[in-house]
Amino acid sequence: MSVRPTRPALRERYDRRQQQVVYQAAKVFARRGYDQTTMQELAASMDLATGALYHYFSGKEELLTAICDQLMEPLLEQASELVDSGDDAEERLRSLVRLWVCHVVAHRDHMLVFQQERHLIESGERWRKVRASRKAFERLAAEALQRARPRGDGHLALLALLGMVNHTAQWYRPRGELSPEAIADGYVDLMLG
Amino acid sequence: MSVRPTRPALRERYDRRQQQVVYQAAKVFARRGYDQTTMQELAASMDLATGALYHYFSGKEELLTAICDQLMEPLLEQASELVDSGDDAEERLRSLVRLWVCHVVAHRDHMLVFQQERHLIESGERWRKVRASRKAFERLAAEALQRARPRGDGHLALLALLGMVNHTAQWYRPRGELSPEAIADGYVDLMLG
DNA sequence: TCGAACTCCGAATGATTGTTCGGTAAACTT
DNA sequence: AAGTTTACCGAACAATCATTCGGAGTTCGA
Repeated sequence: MSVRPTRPALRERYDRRQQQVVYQAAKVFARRGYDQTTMQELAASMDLATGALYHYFSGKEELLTAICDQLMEPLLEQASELVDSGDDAEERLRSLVRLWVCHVVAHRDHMLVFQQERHLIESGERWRKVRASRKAFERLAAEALQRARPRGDGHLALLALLGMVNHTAQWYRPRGELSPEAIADGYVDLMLG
Repeated sequence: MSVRPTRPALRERYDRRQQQVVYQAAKVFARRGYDQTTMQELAASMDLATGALYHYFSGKEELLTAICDQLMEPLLEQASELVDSGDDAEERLRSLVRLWVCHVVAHRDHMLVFQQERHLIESGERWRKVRASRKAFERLAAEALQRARPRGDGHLALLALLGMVNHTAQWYRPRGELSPEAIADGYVDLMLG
């Protein structure tokens, strides 16, 4: 069972290692799939013994929770800050979409796992918080979109925007010609005609 | 091992039952996930014994292949026919997107499974045909989009369109207020400004 | 430097589950 | 109606894999 050190001096190292495990797990889960990846494979990919993983997480599913939290929490936090900025509606939308796309491509593996395991996340008490974060973010996006684009079907437009941005994780490659910002601007241009 | 009847009179029943199994598998896989669904669960959901599934499919993975084939083949076929129609560029794009959205919502479960198991499909000899179908359809969509929208970043626009249409499977509900055609038109309107 | 806390090891285990297979009843053919 | 093929049963098997746990080496605090 995972136990965080009581000694303050050791917590930092523990937390750092824990984050590393999450990132590696996201990487491997994204490529091989969550269920197809065995704990022994995952451990081996970090040069760890199987049991070592349980020093940081109480089980496989908690690893998945950590991946989703690591994905949603910073996004929601940064997005909330943006909303308070004083730009005009279009600029606020553009800023939000840029932040969003940047976040998606910076956490591509997290996103792919998140999407792959959608059916798990959609139901079950365990995922309540993750669902709430996603919902909250979608609300922010809906608001920004509505203000920048008062006419037309706001509902469908939001769903379309969600689709294109989230889909970015599936094709974006760091060596590609388009920067995250350029991609975001392209999306916003589509939304605003 | 699955053995298709040699007697012609029995093939029809066999094929029909096989299709039923595929549809049920898509339904259950979409909700519970491919790996989380056991063959015994799947069989039970059809009031069948476990072994009966192997009368129609040689294994679990072949079931997944069948789901993907059942999804992609008719779509590609119908889309290919559309391309030859004589409408002008915008109408052809609209027809294609309508067909596409209708197909996605009519095969929602298939789509969800297809997306969930993307990591499996992306690699492995077994999935070559499925990947080829998807690629071919995307090429048709790219062409239709390019003709209807000669200016702007065609590449990004295609990716955006792919994203929003495929994402439709994740939120569409039959009882919703928007018809598949209305959704498709909304998407096309976004693409054409 | 000593003891406690920490990090990790890796074999064993217990549960799960895809697949097999011998058998039974029904359907079809002639 | 006898014989053959088809459809399905469901218990058993073999393999996989998440998790446990006793211990060994290391780091920290005093």
